[in-house]
Amino acid sequence: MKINGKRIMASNRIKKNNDSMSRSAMRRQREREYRCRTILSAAESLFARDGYHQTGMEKIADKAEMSVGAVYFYFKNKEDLLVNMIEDIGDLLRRILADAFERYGASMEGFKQAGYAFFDDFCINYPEKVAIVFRESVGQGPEVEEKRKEIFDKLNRDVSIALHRASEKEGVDFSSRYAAEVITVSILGIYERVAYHYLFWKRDTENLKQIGRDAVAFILGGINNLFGENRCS
Amino acid sequence: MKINGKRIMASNRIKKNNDSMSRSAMRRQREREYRCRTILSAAESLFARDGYHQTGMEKIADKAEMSVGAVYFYFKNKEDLLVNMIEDIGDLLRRILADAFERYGASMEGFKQAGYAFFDDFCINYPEKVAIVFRESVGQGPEVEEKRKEIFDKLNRDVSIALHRASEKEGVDFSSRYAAEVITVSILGIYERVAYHYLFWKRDTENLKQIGRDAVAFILGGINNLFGENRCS
Amino acid sequence: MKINGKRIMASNRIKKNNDSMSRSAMRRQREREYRCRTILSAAESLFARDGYHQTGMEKIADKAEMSVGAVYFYFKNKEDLLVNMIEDIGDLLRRILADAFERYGASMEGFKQAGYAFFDDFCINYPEKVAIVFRESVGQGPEVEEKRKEIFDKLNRDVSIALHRASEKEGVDFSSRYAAEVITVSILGIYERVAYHYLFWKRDTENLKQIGRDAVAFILGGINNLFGENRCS
Amino acid sequence: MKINGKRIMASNRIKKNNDSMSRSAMRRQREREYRCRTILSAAESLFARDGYHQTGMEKIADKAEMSVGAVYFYFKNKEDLLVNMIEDIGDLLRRILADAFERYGASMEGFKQAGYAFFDDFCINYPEKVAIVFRESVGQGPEVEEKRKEIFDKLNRDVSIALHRASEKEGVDFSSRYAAEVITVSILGIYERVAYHYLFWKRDTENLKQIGRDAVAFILGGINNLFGENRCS
DNA sequence: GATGAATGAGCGTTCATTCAT
DNA sequence: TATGAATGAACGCTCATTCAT
Repeated sequence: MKINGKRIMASNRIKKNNDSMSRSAMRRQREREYRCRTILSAAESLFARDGYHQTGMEKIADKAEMSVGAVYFYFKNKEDLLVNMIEDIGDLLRRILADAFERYGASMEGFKQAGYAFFDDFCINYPEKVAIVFRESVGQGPEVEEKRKEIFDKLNRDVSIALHRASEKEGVDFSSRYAAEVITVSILGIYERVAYHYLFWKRDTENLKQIGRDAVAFILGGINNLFGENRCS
Repeated sequence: MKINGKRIMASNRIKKNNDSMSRSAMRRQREREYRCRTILSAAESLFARDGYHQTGMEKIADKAEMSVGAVYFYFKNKEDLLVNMIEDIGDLLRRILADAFERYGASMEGFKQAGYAFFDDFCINYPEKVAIVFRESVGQGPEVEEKRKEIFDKLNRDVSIALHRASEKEGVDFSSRYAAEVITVSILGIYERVAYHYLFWKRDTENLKQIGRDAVAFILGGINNLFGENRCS
Repeated sequence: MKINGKRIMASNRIKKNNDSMSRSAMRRQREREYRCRTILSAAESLFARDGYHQTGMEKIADKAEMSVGAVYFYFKNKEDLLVNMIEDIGDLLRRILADAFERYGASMEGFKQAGYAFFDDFCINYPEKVAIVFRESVGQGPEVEEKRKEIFDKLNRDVSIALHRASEKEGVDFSSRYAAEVITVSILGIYERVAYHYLFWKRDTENLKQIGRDAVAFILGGINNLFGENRCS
Repeated sequence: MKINGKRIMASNRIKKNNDSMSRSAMRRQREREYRCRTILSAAESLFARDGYHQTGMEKIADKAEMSVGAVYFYFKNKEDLLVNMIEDIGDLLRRILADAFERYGASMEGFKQAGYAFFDDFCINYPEKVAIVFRESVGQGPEVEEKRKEIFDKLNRDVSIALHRASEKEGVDFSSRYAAEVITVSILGIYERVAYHYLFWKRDTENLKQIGRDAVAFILGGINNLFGENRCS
């Protein structure tokens, strides 16, 4: 996202200290953020519905009730829209997972709850965001792929840390050199594909809650198995 | 794929009975198949390297050492290229998995071996095909998505059947109404994301074998867990 | 200019040997050249009339009775159109000047005749080409400037050689280290500005012949003066 | 240039009589002029470096440390910027030439000195201004072309008058009906192209002084020749 | 069957200009 | 006066697809 010709990160949109700027500057700041969000929101729903390539910049501007130029004032190009979008979605998802995890004392139970939160909170409330991160942003040029990798890396790290914190309480650690990372990647893989499968292919939102329970049970089993292997050796 | 103006399925390319056609008809048939494969192969490596949208039909024709018109003679449009491609890849993958499974008497061991085969045979030997099914064909319009769904459905069914055959020998079945399908989807999700992560993001082909072992161990653990839940109830 | 995706020089358009290609290949070749010329001709008159920046590619395609895509098939972009145009014009001008010069035995008289030819043949018959080289191609990005420099360098070299050949007959040479080049550059500067002034600003085509005579007289005087300085030392 | 919504000529910027305005009005007047000059100066260096079309209004405002709106307050549009710029440059050049000419008693020697001044003072000290008048303002729409014509007309007139005044002392005049104007145009053509050639193409600033001497020698020779023709007839 | 030149709708992007604050 | 966010028409260019030869 560009502000005054310079690109700033999505997180920078939140003003640092509000006492260092005048009343009008603050209002302008607020309006800028509002318009950014409006554009991203318009783009998000269009990308999710019609696909990234099928959505023209004019359509986005129309939906956001702005001119094309305005969109380009806030984002340097179409790809930038997608990059910012998945960055925001990544942050949201991490927050949802972290909240659920912490709420249960960073335990194995918290880990389970985070899994439930993915399906119950994230997927059910934001199916469009699911479409963006898991469908529309796939295979879209280096910039987007780079950001995707970044997001997934962060998620992996989060999961990994959570797993360690939770497992420490159980007094176990991981056997294989790769086990921890593989678990982490596998878990996200399960979340991704299960969400994709039931949201986009079966369009079965009703049972997603139960499906999520099963998926999480599967995951916990897998983890235990690797723990078990460790314990036996 | 079109032959004589009519679209035929990839599997139809193989002639039914060779005694019903003349010597020259057979030669023509052989040449047709050869050109088809040449085109798909050219497109596959270009899609994998440069991306589906970054690859023009002219580039494909160039690489296949044909004219653009020739490509359109064999495939009705660019999307059709992708559809046929992922169909072939789907078939190949199913064959690889089935072979490994059957070789060990359709048992839980066979199930494990099929997992190993995914990483050792499929991913390592055909990284470009991995790029096509798991990256380039994602989010590309209804026709492709339809075919993707079809492929994944078949794979899910294969895995499901295998799982049942293998588990029958162990004398267990699945508790939850969704458990079986969720396992199936989860397994493929793990395969997909683990392959993607280590092939495209970490570019760690060397340790893929060990990674595959871990992933499969994780999967078996997950399965056992759901079995266990079942047994307990 | 591009043929078969590869850029070829304008001079390459002329087929090297006509016995190495089939009847139909020759016809295609002829048609290609014809379309190239049609496009350049359309673009030339539009650039000359409306200006390079005021002329869109669609207008050019319209005037050439082709689609925009066709124009882009023959020329890689708008700038390429201008580059090829001024290259052709440069060649034409050199031919006109050389013909006039040689016709009079490469003497001082031939030199004078070349000057007359610039005004009588080039300016009067091709005022649009004058507009292109001396007006529309000025200040238009590095590629065009590069080609302009190339053309003027060639013209300078031609004039220089002509001057030497003619002056050898008179038994003189140039005094200052820079004199020869300065003369050369000055002569072209005179031709350029005089043509520009009377063609575009005074729109006085009628008296251009007499004007040319005066300009050439001025040039010859300048040359003699530098010669004279030489002789005196 | 606009002041209070009305466009005034660059020369009008200089206040007529300072006793007719208050202290604060004078300060405002001074600031206005300062900002005008700042903008023109910023635009000049950007046009010269990046080209007229490659330079956006925002860049100019940035360089002048103002807002885009401020630029539009002082100049009615981008073209107006260029028009004022070349007008100022034209005035400067005329002043430089006139000063040199007068300093030597409006003689043939003064004429020569004016030529030297063009290269030594104008070209060497203001290469950016050379780029503007001789490169960036060429072929840029009717308003600019009109002003260019106006400037060159004035210069031609100056040269013409100077030539007459100088030649009267030598007791000669011009033969052909067009001779005087042709000489005038030719001289400026030589100055223009020689400056362009060595400043932008050969980037040879070091020898520009000597080059100027040669160019002027060439010019004087040309003049003498036309004089001579006159004398003989 | 094979060719490759031709099509043209559609796209992403720019940028001079305006105007509410 | 000064600001800078907003406008939107216009542009250059791409590329999947067609079709005469």
